[in-house]
Amino acid sequence: MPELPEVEVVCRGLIPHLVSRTIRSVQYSGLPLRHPFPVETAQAELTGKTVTSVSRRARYVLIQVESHILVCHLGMTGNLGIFDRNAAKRKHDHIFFELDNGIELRFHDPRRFGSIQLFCHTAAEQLEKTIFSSLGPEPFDSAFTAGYLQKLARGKKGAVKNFIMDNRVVTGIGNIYANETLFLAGIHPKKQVGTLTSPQWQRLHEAILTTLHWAISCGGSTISDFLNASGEGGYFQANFKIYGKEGKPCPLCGKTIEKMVIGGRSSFYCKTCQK
DNA sequence: CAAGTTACCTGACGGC
DNA sequence: TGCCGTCAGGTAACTT
Repeated sequence: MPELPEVEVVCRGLIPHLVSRTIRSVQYSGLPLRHPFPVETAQAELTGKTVTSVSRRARYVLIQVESHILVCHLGMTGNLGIFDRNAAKRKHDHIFFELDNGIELRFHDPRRFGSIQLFCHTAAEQLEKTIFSSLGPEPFDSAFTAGYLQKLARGKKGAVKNFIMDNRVVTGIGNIYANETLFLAGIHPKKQVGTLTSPQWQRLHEAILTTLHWAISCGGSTISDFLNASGEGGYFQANFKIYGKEGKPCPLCGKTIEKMVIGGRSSFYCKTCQK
């Protein structure tokens, strides 16, 4: 479900509900997630503690609770939502953080590809050395430039689409936004990444920033199940130009949009507008 | 080392 | 009505 815009939207939505609130209790369904959730440690370390900040790194939501930090990943279908503590528990609700004002942060994830891990904030470097160690720059970081991409791509033979979806190259671009940015930049998704020209890297870099900012401002994309922290969908999907549009006319030239599988993922493109 | 494939899981959907 | 195959926004451990 969540690429960078969706995670950013969730994160911004959580801030006013969580920051400065104290955790009263922690509960866990016990069903396995992508990584084990250390429920007993969480209960011992977080109960009675106050949330100090909520932020995002790559596709992780980081909830800092005094000396500890919850590292949340939404996987494909994960959701971090704010509920009244008396609201009925739903199937696939897995982790519950009861707060001091009667509301509850709930982690809901049907496919259980997501996870919540707990780190000691005083060992923040441990976080950098483990789960963040292989992450490339954030798209909005000044280190992320067209030149950076071109240099990193030199000599590589894979498809440009796989390259920009690689978290070691740049974080947060998944299948939807890879499709959309390549269309906006006029670049074929299967083009060998080492062969892009400087102008193409400039266009692609700009397309990535434009698309991600626009999607965030639309509250993300809701295809089937993405919801923000307040349970509302996004509407960037109304602005999709290429993703999921197989058989429809290209919005630029009118030719039929095609679909192919690249790296196991559905890829949509206009063979006239993307070279 | 780079690039391609598979597994992890549930649910929705189309075809029969 | 239900059974089956296919597909879905991500990631990492495999294999080639």
